[in-house]
Amino acid sequence: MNVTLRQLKVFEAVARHLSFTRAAEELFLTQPAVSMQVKQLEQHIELPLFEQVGKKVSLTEAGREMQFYSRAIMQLLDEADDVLDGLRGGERGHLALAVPSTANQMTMHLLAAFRQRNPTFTFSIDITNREGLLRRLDLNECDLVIMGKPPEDAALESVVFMDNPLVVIAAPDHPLASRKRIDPASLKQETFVIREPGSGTRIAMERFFAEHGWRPGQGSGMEMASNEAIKQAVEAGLGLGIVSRHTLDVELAAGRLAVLDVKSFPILRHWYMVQRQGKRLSAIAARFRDFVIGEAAQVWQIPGGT
Amino acid sequence: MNVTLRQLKVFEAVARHLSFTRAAEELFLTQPAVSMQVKQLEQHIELPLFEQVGKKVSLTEAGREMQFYSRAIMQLLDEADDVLDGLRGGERGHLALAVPSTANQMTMHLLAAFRQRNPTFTFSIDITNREGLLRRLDLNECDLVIMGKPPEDAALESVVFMDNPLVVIAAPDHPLASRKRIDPASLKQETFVIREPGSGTRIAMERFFAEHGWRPGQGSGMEMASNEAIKQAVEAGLGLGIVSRHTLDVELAAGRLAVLDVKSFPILRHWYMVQRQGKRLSAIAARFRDFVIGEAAQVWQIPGGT
DNA sequence: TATGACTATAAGAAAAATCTGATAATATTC
DNA sequence: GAATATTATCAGATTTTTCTTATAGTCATA
Repeated sequence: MNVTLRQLKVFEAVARHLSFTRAAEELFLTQPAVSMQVKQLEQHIELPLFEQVGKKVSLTEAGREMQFYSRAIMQLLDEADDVLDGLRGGERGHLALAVPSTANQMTMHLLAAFRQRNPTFTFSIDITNREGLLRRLDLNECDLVIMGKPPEDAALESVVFMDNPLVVIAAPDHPLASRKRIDPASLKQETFVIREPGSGTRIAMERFFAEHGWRPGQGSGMEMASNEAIKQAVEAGLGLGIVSRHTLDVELAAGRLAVLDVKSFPILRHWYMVQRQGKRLSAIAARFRDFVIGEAAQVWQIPGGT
Repeated sequence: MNVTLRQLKVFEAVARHLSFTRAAEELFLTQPAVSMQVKQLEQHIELPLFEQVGKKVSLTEAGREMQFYSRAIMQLLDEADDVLDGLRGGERGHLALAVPSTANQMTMHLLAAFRQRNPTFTFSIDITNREGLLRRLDLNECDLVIMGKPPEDAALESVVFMDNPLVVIAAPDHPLASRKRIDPASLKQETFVIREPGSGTRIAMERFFAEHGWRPGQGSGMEMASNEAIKQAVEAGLGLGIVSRHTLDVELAAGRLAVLDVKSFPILRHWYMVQRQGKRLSAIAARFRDFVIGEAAQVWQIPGGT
């Protein structure tokens, strides 16, 4: 079938008016132009579409079928246009995010706030660790990623949008919990529950302790693949932990964990909004990015602060 | 939207292959011609359709939407073509059937008889299990489906056109083969070779035995994905089987299988002619449907009967 | 870094689609 | 039968579409 959309459009007008002349008027064409389009359509499908009874035009069986399909197709085109309109303007569309579990809670708040202004967009969130995030970016499997400072060598664009303080936590009944201004050196004796290699928190922690000349957790064997697991281990008294202050709201309020007052803590890190270099963001993704960069601080008050 | 069908067609090929070069090969075009069509489409809708990540091409969100609509439109055009085919030649046209393997033989006989009256039509048959049939219907990938009772909740139109008796089979030298009026309860001891979950025969069998308060084959571990496999397993003496009587002609004639005379067997099920609700059948499909509903019983004498 | 695989772009030729104006044909209506 | 309204047909001009060839750019990898 080598029909043209033009042919269908003109045919549909004729079928609706049951008049070539009316159709021509509607389409701002001369009548022969309309006749021609219909004739071509008839030649393509090898069937007559109209019958003439005296002065009146009526549809043949084939014409009625064709009318049905013409309308269905034009309806689809209209619908497509609507959907694309939405995508263009950024009211609609899908946002594919990837975030580390540590940033989960914050991200949810950001999304909730963003949703109030853009109620119709949809999103998917991939929660994984730092390694996973970098792979997603590399494979172009998501629009935007929230993470700690991205590696310099990767082809990425990134912007800081919020502080991310790391603190030392302990069970509330831990001897150090009541001490003030603890010297970092005195943590050397303590056991640490740590994140798996590849996690951003783990990397930051190692860097910090390397600066103080020792390696915590080495040999403790207590590696956990999630932030929640760390907190539960610490709560159970298995040792100390280092986590983002952002993830502690509930536990602190419930008195199930304590933040230690260690000197030169919190380690101040930052959250970055990251995308592939040269990535063409969809309208909705660009909007979310700008929203977060511009207004994240208002939306999500860093709980507790320093 | 001033898109062209040509643009949609070319775009769809690229989206399918995720490669401009492959699409060009498929369409017997040079690669620049393909690039150009896609570019024009992108200009019309004012949105990028593809993204390039290194050497690889992937769809943007807009691309995915467009793919959906392109396919929908082309499907409509194909359907229109089918319908018009019917009006044109009367007997020309293509019939796309899907049947379960169990109904294969019967279907072939029906098609052969139908062909005598409509010698010029062409057909394709997809043989799959019940699940597959329902998916075909859902995706509108075929005109008509022959199957057991379709689920009530699906948007389908169906008509019974023939009985489908299920019988218990055994190897001819099986102790039960010579017994008369076997009590169903005594089958409890027997091992059954059964169809995979998702098969209509399996479902019917489970329902029947559930009514008798037990579950055959549980633990036998002998699940087969085809009717032929069942028959061969039974013939080899691996156990009893339950199959449609329609599929047993050859084996019974050759004395390689025996139908057991179990009380309240055969389980009487039915074959249905099924189509999507609201599906516009091509002339040839409508004719085949009416032919089967009206005259199937004469054409295909249920072999053996009860 | 050279090569191969892939896509983008540009220029020009060929094909087709589209439209108009003039005119013919047909059927109603007065 | 004349006037009117409507569609069909034709020739020719214009525009648009479509495609190819040639060439350049980009990335991955050997």
